[in-house]
Amino acid sequence: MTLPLPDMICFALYSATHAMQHVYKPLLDDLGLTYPQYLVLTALWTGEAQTVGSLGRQVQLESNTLTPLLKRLEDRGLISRTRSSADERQVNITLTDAGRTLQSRAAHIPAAVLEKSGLSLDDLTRLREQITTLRDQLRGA
Amino acid sequence: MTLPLPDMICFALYSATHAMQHVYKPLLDDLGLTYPQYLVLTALWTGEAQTVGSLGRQVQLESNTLTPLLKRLEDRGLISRTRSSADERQVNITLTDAGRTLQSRAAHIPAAVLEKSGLSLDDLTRLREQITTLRDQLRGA
DNA sequence: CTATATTACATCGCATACGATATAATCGCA
DNA sequence: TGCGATTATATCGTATGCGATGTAATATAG
Repeated sequence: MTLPLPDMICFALYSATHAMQHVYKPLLDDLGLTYPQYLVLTALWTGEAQTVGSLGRQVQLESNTLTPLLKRLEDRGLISRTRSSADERQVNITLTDAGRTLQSRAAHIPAAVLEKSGLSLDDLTRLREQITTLRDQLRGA
Repeated sequence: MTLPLPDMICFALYSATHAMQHVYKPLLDDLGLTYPQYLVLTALWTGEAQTVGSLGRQVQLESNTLTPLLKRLEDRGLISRTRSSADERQVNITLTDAGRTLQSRAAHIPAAVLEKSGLSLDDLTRLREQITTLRDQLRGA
C-alpha cells in the first residue's frame, strides 16, 4: 500500500510544477520577477482593477501570502495599493505605468514555454483541461 | 500575447499541486508529517538505504532543501543521518524503527487520495504518464 | 606525488505557502 | 439603533524551495 514515487500522481504534479518554474526562471529573471509575482501580474494584465481578495481567488492564494508579495511589487513600483473608499476593509490593486509597460516585455514568454514543452498546442490544451478538472475535483472534495 | 491564468498550463499545474497538498494535509497531520517529508519517507519506505544525494535525485530536491528537512526527521526520531565511512563526504540516511512503523500508519493514504480525485485508476495513470512526460521534456530542455 | 578540479553536503538569504490569529470595518438582526 | 457575527486584510511562526557560496573529502592531471 506504499506506492513508489514514480507511480504517485501527486509527485508527478509536484515535480512537474518545479520543472515548469525552472523553465520560467531565466525568462522571469530578465524582468526581475518571481513566478508567483508573474502570476499576479498576469491576472492584472488580463483582467481589470482588483482587490486583494479577487486576486486571491484567481491565483488561489490567501492574504497571508499575497500581502507581502503585493508589497514587494509596490516597492518595485509595478502596482499601487490603496484602501477602497467604498469599503475601508478592501485594498484596491492597480497597475502603475511601469507595471503596464512590463506586459510587453513578458509577451514572448508563453511561446518560449510552449516550445520547451515539446508538445503541440492541442496536446497541451487537452492536458491542461484534464489537470484543471482534477484540481477542481480535489478542491470540491 | 498575454494568456489569462485559466489558459496557462503552468498555472494548472501550480494550482493543482496546491489542491493536492490541501487534500494530503489532514491525512499527514495525523502522522505529524509535511508533504515533502512524506515524499522523502516514501522514497525510504519503497527503496533501500540512501544518501542525501540519491534521495535528492528521487524527490528532485537539492541538499539546501533536503538537509534541514532531514534534520527535522532525525529530530523526530524517524531517520538516522550518519557520515559514510567509505566516503566521508556522503551522509547515509536510514529509517529507524519508528520511521518504519510509520509506513503502516500511512498505508491508507493512496486510496484516500484516489477516491478524492474522482477519477478512475486508469484515467489517473494515463494523466500521470502525460504529466511525467511533460516534466521530463521541461527538464531536458 | 601534489596541486588543482570536482564532488557531496551544509549554510545563508530571500521569497513563497499556509495555519492560526489579530484588527478594523461592515453587516445583520433583535 | 446598537451589538454580536462576519468579512477583508495583515501579522506571525514554521517549513519549504532555491541560487549562491562555503567546506571538507576525493578524484585527477601533470
